[in-house]
Amino acid sequence: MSLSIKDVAKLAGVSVATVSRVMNKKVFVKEETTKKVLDAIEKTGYKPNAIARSLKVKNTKSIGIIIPDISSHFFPDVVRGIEDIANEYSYNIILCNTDLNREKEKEYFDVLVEKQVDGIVYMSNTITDEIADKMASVGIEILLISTDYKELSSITIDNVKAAEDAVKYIISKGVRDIALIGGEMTDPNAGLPRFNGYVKALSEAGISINKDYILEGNYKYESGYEGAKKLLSLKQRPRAIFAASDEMAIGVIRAGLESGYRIPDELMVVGFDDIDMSRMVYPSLTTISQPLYEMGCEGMKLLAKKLHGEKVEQFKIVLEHKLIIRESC
Amino acid sequence: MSLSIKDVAKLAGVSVATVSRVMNKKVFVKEETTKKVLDAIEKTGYKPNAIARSLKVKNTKSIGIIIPDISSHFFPDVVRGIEDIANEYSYNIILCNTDLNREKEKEYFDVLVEKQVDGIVYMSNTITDEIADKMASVGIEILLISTDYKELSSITIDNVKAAEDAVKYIISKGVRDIALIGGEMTDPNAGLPRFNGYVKALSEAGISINKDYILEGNYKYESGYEGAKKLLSLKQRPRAIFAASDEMAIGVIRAGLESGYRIPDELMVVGFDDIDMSRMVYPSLTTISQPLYEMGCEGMKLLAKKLHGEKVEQFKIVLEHKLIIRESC
DNA sequence: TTGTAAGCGTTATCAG
DNA sequence: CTGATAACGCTTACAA
Repeated sequence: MSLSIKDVAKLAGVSVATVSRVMNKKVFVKEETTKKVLDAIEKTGYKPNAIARSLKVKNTKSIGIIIPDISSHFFPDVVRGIEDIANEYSYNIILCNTDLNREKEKEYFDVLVEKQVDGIVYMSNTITDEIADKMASVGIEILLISTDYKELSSITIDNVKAAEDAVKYIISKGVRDIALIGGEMTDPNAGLPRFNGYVKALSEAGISINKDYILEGNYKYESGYEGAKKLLSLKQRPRAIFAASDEMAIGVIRAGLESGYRIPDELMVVGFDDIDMSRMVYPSLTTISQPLYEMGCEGMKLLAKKLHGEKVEQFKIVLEHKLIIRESC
Repeated sequence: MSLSIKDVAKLAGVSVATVSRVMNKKVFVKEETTKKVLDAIEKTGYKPNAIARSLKVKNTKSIGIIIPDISSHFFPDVVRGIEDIANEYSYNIILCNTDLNREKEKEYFDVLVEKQVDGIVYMSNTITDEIADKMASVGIEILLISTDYKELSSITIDNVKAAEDAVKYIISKGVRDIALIGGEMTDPNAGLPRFNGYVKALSEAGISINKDYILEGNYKYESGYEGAKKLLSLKQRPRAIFAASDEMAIGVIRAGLESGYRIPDELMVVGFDDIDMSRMVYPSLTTISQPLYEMGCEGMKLLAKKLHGEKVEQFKIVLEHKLIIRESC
């Protein structure tokens, strides 16, 4: 069936060492010999066995990606960014979906270690000490995206500032009754900081916080829809709603439209993420753009550098967010 | 650094063979010995090297997925389906994005072969004889999703029937001026059959084909939007538009709304795919549901079975589509 | 029930 | 410049 370096060596009339040498072109081989070998490879259609190679050289040119769920709107773009750069550096990616399940996470982590991946990109749960220890104990390079932990490399955005920017923009439109449909307060990566940014913007504008205007969602469409229904039925309804995710914001838009409000004239809505969908809905969504693709790229670049033993000055990178003004506010 | 089976053997006071045996539990090992070994593993935190194992047993428990682009709305769900089942069978997935680029496709294919994946799920370009030969020449199991080729295993839906169902539904609403924004006619997987289904439904209803009502798109939002603008400016505009993808249909909705048409009262629109977004837009999209997740699952199940040497009676599976009636028609 | 040893397909060291 | 050959870490006859 599949043939090995031996077969090529035999056909070319040289030793296996020589075949290996021409393939890896680190050592000089006489032109004539090279040609013989190349011919033999061509003729046989030989493909080197990367597994055997990995066993010897102790790297696999594979990196693992641990995410909650590739079907969530957030991840495909960043995975794509990772993959593009990984490909440039000749790495392949092994994709793992954890559903935020600690058990699955641990299992995948173990498998990745056993499969000897060169590095892991992690953007699942928030990191616990236990996980961190585990990561440290195996000698694998780790990169965090959208989360952070002590001395580990990470790519993030400034969520406080981003939320603040969003709310300040709304305020600049002359609106003061601004509600928030946030993430879970127990989520230190996005839920909490975005809430803080909201509070900060309001405070700085001298607007007092209205408890009734603050709801907790789970980033999903439905929770935005439900939240907005609730908000809109308040005696004193908000004139603008800031949602901590685009999906929720799109739920808000529907709730508003269903209730007969014109957007943005009677109800402004601002989202967060700038997922693909946000430019397609009608009215299109004003939102905070997280540079998803770029986060993947920068993350993988950083990882690749560390893998190649390059000194990296900055191993905690905070990328710029951007306010994208569309029709909804 | 990372320790090997030898270290465990030494600590447990047994041979490496014994350690291997307790780990793979295919051969019986005395309970007492087993315990010693397990203790040693526990104590050292030993993790077997899957690469070394693979080299010996000649399988990697990895399968490659070749797709155009994980950021396209179509793929995350099916990839998720594949991964879920793969995980059940203890496979990991290596994700490859080709952008429909033949060159990249070939490169990835080679790498996957070199990395000795046990199987490949392919849903990129349409298969050419050249690719098919390549696939056949290496001994790797191939599974096609959303495309088909001779004797290769495949998971598809009946695109002709699906498009026909969509258009018949529109007709059943009493509308006869139905336009199509289709895929490329050169795309035998989706573009052509959906066009055929459209024609078939019209013909069977005795409606004559109006050339002006047939446009070619590229499945993307923009091409739906542009197409609809064109259609809507016809002297005799269509009363319904069937788009061969949800993204295009969502573009159609915006174009319609922008032009002041009420949907569905003045303009009906039906999409294709039932991507996540289609239930979130307003008005929500009536569409043909492709069982994306299920396609991934069924595909991976089929692949796993073949990999395990099980006889599979059916290696060309056609999954059921479904008309999902929402607000747009 | 367990140990010895021969590979799996490469790379890398060491001679020549 | 090239050929032998010893690893890499594991599994699996074959013996014991």
